[in-house]
Amino acid sequence: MQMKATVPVSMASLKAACSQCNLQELCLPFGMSENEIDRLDELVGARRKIKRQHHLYRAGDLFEAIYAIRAGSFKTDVLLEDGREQVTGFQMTGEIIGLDGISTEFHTCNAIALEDSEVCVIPYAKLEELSREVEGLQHQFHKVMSREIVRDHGVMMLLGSMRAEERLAAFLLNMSQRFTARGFSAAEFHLRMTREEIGSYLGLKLETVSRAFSRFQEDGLVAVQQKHIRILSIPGLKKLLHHQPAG
Amino acid sequence: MQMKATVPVSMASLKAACSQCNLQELCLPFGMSENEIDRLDELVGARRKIKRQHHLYRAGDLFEAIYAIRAGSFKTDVLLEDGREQVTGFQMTGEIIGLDGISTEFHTCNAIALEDSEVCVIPYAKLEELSREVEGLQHQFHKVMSREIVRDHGVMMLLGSMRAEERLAAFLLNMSQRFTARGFSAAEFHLRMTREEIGSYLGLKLETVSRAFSRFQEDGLVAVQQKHIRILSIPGLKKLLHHQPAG
DNA sequence: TTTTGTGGTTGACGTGGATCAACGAGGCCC
DNA sequence: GGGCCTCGTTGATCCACGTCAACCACAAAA
Repeated sequence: MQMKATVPVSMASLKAACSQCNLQELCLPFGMSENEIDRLDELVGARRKIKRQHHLYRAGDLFEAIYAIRAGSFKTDVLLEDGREQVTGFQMTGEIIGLDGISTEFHTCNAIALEDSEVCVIPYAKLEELSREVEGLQHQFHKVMSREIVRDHGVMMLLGSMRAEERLAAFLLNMSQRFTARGFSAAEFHLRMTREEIGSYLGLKLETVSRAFSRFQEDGLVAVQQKHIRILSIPGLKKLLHHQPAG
Repeated sequence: MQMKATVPVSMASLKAACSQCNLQELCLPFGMSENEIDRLDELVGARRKIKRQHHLYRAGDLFEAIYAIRAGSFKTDVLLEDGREQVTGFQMTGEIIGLDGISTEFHTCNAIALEDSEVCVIPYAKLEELSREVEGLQHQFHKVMSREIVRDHGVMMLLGSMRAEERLAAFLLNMSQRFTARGFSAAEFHLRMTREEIGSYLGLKLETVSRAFSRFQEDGLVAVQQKHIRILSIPGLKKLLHHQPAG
């Protein structure tokens, strides 16, 4: 671990994250363009296929490499002592996974494929060298580091004050944004995770997630058919985010 | 900012924080002994007095120094765009304040004195040099850095699932622990913050905090008289923490 | 074909905590 | 002293979400 904590973080991005305080800011997509992925792939050349429901890595594994997702998607979770599973994030095609161990030698989460997937393996030892060659990679790091900062007690608590529909709206907008980053339509996509996984991620029960989806549908904000989502009104969803408690 | 992210963090402490997931772990006290403070004071010599309700620093201020609290106590908060104030932490005599900007050049919180206080000013430029001389200081850093790691999405969400009484119990135990670290009785102390500030910190309303105190009193766990707290049963409070949702 | 299992939707109900409101105690200033 | 302000306590009410349960769609297996 030779990284310095000297990553320049703009005050603007920090303030945006701190004051807006919605999930969207907390799950900054750190996606790479197809070109960047290909360039990485070319430089490294080591690929790995992971079948649906199989682990890419486990909590406690030594932190030796990061992975650029070439195809498929993953979830990261922690297993709690009482047996519950807490989903900590979703990673999509074109994004980088494995950075959760950025400050320690060991992974702190399990990473599990949501569908058959393929990653490009970037050994940690090669990272610094690669950072110089691949401009995008350095950029990803900045984003991830700045995400670290946002993880503040205050933000935690504000999350707690978000209603179910606010959380789901933030989640959908975040997903939409991340699909867009990959050149897909922002309006229509397939979720690869179950309602239960979304719920675990958002701190809600699966029924609550389902109901929120139904309400969005009633209100004409999205068209939902199981995992297939079509967003009908982005402004409508955004409006939900700024719904302030009376205070 | 020359710090490296190479701070050695024990897997044990990480696991403890991740799996136990209670507020106590999230607000690790990073207190120093009186000797350590005195030693620092001697080495640096710059003191500053802050009157009650006055700022030690504000969000956006350049991050130039950290402060060892010689007397008094502080809260740190962020002001949200809608005018609400979110308390992000409390700092007591013997603890270090100013590290919230550890990864950036600017403070991200306001620091406000809860009572007339005095701090020992440690310019950031002197920090590295001092770290070599004052063993305790390095130790504080490790703790603070490891606290950073705990700020994980998963932990956030778990916090959201804690009941009001769990949160308050965690808070009281944490306070007790921090008082003990300073040589005071763990069982009896004065809180310097209002119910509203506690509530903001814990993500609860002041009435809920008050009611939780009352219930603790009824149940013989603590004796409460306004800000004066006497803890009658530490095991009783701890039992509340492990209260699991049915799941 | 039936059976079994997984994932999604919807309804009924209970409850924790937010909200609104009243009231009491102590500190401060005129 | 009386008025004002802040802080704490307590009661009544409301509502969002968790919980329990029924039911459906779909897929894989027998």
